[in-house]
Amino acid sequence: MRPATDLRQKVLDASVELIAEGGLDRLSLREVARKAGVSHQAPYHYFSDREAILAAVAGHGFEKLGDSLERAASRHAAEPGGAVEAMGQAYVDFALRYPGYFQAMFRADAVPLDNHPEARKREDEAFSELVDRIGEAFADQPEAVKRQVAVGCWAMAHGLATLMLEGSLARKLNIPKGRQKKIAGDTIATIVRLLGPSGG
Amino acid sequence: MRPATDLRQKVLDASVELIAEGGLDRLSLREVARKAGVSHQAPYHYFSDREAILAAVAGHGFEKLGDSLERAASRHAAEPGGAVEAMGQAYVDFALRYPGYFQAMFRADAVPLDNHPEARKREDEAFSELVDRIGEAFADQPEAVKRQVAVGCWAMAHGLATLMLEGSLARKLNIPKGRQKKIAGDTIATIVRLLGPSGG
DNA sequence: AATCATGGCTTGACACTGTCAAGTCGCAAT
DNA sequence: ATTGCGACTTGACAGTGTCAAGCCATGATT
Repeated sequence: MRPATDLRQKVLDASVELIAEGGLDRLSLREVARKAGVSHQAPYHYFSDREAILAAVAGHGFEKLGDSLERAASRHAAEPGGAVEAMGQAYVDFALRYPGYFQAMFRADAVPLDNHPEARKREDEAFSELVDRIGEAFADQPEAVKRQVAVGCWAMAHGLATLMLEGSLARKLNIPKGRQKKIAGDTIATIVRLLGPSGG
Repeated sequence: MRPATDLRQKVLDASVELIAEGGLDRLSLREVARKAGVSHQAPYHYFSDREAILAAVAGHGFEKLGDSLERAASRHAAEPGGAVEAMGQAYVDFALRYPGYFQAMFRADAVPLDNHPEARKREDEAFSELVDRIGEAFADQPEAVKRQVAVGCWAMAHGLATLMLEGSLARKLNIPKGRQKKIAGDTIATIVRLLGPSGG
């Protein structure tokens, strides 16, 4: 990459790493700068403030999530409910693999995306991918039910992801964190089956 | 309340209020102290550090949530799935009504409850109330399915709550925030019905 | 060739934060 | 009368995000 945008990328990478390590709150501009080997004000040349960095991270995260969902869905479009299940798994996988991104994406208090339309757009795309595809899998249901099922599945995936990251799920079920992913997968599979999807 | 614990309570109240207003990050010990009309170090007499305050808030929140769930469940224990639906609604209502508590309860990075066993215990009680009761409503299912449905419903409620607080749900569905609660209720009702509970 | 502008940083300062350390003051018990 | 203690206060420190200004190599303009 050109030296002009070199530091910009370094800042973003360092940010994701720091968030993943210690949570969003521990992300300090100055530590990012230190990690990148520049002065504490250097990041300001590329980002107007701390919030702008987080918004960029969030936007990038939503893009990754959207891609992930899309790949998962198209890989399992054949079996009924296959896409729904695969997307749910992908959602949870994403959260576990990229906790730094996930936090930046879903902490409206720390990162008000209203001020960052590009990131907001990526969010919209990702969620549309998810919700619309779920709707397709329940094509034989009335419109209202279709939408409610879509929202319900989305919420379940999101809930699983956050409860896993937080640790509540493993604690309540009394399982090691390593097994969380499998449990989440089984849960999604069972629920989707019970909901009785008719299409991909 | 006795003057001895007067300030303690004031600190907790002010904290909840400040979190609800500006998010967890905006909660500053010094502002809490200012709001309570004492010096910036006074809160330290009752709480060892910022984290301890948040843990106390979280603990109190889990207690309130647990009570809320219990009341909801016992009020609708008659119809099949009634308790599950009512608890889901109660979960979402709680998040919307007490966003300050909710954030303190579910931000493990900012409030590691591992260091605060009392709050942790309240969390456990609240979730047990929820998960066990859901299990009862699907008593005719095999044990594994029962647990998965319980986890799935819990996750759905939690996901709905967080997505609503974050604003994502209203945005995606293109509805005003005021209608979120109703939409969430309908979603829960539909999903529970489709899951086909056999008991309360 | 000399001047200027600009991009990409650095240095310095400010108010604010959480927290350690020490001090103050009123009151109850000895 | 003195001690001890609970309930605070005052002061200081390092760390933070951000405003303001300065530096300096490169390239364009005059």
